[in-house]
Amino acid sequence: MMKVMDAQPWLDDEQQDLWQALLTVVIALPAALDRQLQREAGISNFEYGVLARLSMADEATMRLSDLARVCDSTQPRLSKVMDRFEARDWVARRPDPGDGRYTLATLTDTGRQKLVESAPEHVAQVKRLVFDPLTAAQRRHLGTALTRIAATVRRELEGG
Amino acid sequence: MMKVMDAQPWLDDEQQDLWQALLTVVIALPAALDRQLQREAGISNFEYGVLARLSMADEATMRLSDLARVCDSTQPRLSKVMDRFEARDWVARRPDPGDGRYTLATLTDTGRQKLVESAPEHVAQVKRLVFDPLTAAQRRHLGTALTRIAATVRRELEGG
DNA sequence: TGCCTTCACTTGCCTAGGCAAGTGAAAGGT
DNA sequence: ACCTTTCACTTGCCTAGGCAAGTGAAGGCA
Repeated sequence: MMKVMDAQPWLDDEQQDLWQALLTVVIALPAALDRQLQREAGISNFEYGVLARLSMADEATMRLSDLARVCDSTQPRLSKVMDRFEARDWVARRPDPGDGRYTLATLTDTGRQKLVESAPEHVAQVKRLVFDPLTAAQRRHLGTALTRIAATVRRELEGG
Repeated sequence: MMKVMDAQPWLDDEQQDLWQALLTVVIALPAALDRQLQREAGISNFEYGVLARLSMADEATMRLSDLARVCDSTQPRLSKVMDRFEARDWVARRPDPGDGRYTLATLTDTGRQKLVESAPEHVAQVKRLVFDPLTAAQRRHLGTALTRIAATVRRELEGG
């Protein structure tokens, strides 16, 4: 199958299949989600996630560094997303009164409205692409495995 | 008039957890792989995949359109990757003698050498982040679920 | 044969995002 | 009190990649 890998077989065939499927999912799934959201709502999958996370927070407000962490974002990336959001009046930024180094971001009513109106199509897409193809047992197993991998990857990015 | 939430119910708690884990994996895993490969080999995870796929092909040669499909790439994206690879003499492009519309890409010896020398670290990283956290049974289940999702996403991107 | 359509691929234009350097606020040491 | 260090965040510079338009080859049909 894979010539280089045959010469130095670090991954067996079963691992190869899993790896290929995972590669397709990490490359093609965001692309599919981005396309749908861009077309319907003019935002990316990542931006949707930021809006969703903020909307879940108490008072719809979070420190940027916390938001970056839960969104698996670097700080510069989130900073620029916030620039765009602020320009559209979807979020407001203000210094944390308790510690001037932090910045608090709050979802505005306009921002929440944007999220609510783009949610149905997006959630439907997620269900169609991720949940519908699986049985209930497969979903459970998938959740277990992905949670473990996610934790490992998070440690990697924070530590490295 | 039906309410939005009735038409498109939100995800339940179990689905939320799965979805969050998948989001983290889809966003953070490529980032972690890119960082390692960029640092060690000066290429991206996607570029590594292209080299690997080409190396597996018969005569290390493929039509660009076929290569794009198996790499889950758009044609412009692959076209630009090939520009970079050709500039470094990792691949050679030539028109398909059987049909002048196609372009054949062949991995050069230099290109294969680049792949072989960057493979060990990369594979080790993949094992560490994806395989090591899982039991054998979990790997099997993960492979099954991801394969189903991957097929669905592929259909989505080709059809839509 | 000539023309129109349909491919496969490339190019141009624009935005997103990574990294490294810069700014400004707090904490620690003396 | 001062200076240094360590934060949280932003800015600048550069490259990757998406989309839409452009190029050139092959097939279809008169």
